[in-house]
Amino acid sequence: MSETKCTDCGSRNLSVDDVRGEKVCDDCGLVIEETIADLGAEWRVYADGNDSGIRGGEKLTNLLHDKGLSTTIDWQNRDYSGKTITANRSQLHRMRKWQRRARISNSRERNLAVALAELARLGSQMSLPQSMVEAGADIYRMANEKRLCRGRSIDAVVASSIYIACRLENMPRTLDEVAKQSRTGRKEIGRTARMMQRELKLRVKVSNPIDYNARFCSMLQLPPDVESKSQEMLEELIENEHTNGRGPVGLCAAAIYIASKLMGYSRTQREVSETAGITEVTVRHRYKEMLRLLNLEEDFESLK
DNA sequence: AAGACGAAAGTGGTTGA
DNA sequence: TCAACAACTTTCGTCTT
Repeated sequence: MSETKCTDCGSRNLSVDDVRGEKVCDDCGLVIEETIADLGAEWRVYADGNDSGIRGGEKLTNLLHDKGLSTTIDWQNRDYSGKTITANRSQLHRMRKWQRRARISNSRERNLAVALAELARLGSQMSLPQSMVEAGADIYRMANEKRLCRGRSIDAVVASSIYIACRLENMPRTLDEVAKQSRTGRKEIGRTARMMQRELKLRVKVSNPIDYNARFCSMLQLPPDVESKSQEMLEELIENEHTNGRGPVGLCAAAIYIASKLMGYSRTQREVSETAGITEVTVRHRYKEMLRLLNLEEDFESLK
């Protein structure tokens, strides 16, 4: 496993790149070992500059309502070394009780605990990356701070947090996709999300149609050349500012519809509109318009 | 029969007076 | 705050392949 000589040129001048996790030969550049463990200290860098190399504890997470920082008192009456604690039982019982109360202390904390569970559920149902769920948790926390949950269902605020997080991270999901996994409806999520953006002063840009392209193409089982063709068309439209005021989902759907025909993997308006979560009528409007703007009418006609 | 088409009426959000 | 407006949806009858 751990070589001391380069297997190619035999040189003993090997060095380890901690960041990339590779052992590399200095003379010929051959990578001898990949994905080796980082043997350096586990640093947690503190804002006050205390990076003295203390081994870090558990990674901080936003997904537990106290960010995973609290301690629990175990039910077994033992101390850290396993010895039985001699203090009387009722005293321990009291300690546990207060510990619990301190942890989930007030209604807001309790609300957070429920919300984060729902957030995790939604995240996994939608198979979102962990980072996205964490981002959603951040947004939910901000909303909770500002008491925006008042008079709204937790589910709606959670779903909106996810929706906004996806947009901010440039991996937009449609309202329908979120609503499908949530217990609330599309309208409610849309309304709540808009309110949250306003109240939290989040600058959420109109999503870029291209961000939907890869996902829709794969949902429609279209090959890469259709995907790149569609992307190409979208880029040109954006370049010429023909996308202003148009729904990004509709634009993307239309581009895919055209690309699928041009490249010989024809999909129907129905199939495309369904995966994009819009109506056929909108696909029709957009794609007609798009053919005109890109001067593709003849190309498209000649397919028949 | 399936797919494409487009008219007409309705919805919800934005904008500007 | 309200009306005008643009995008989008729903519904439905018709045409094309």
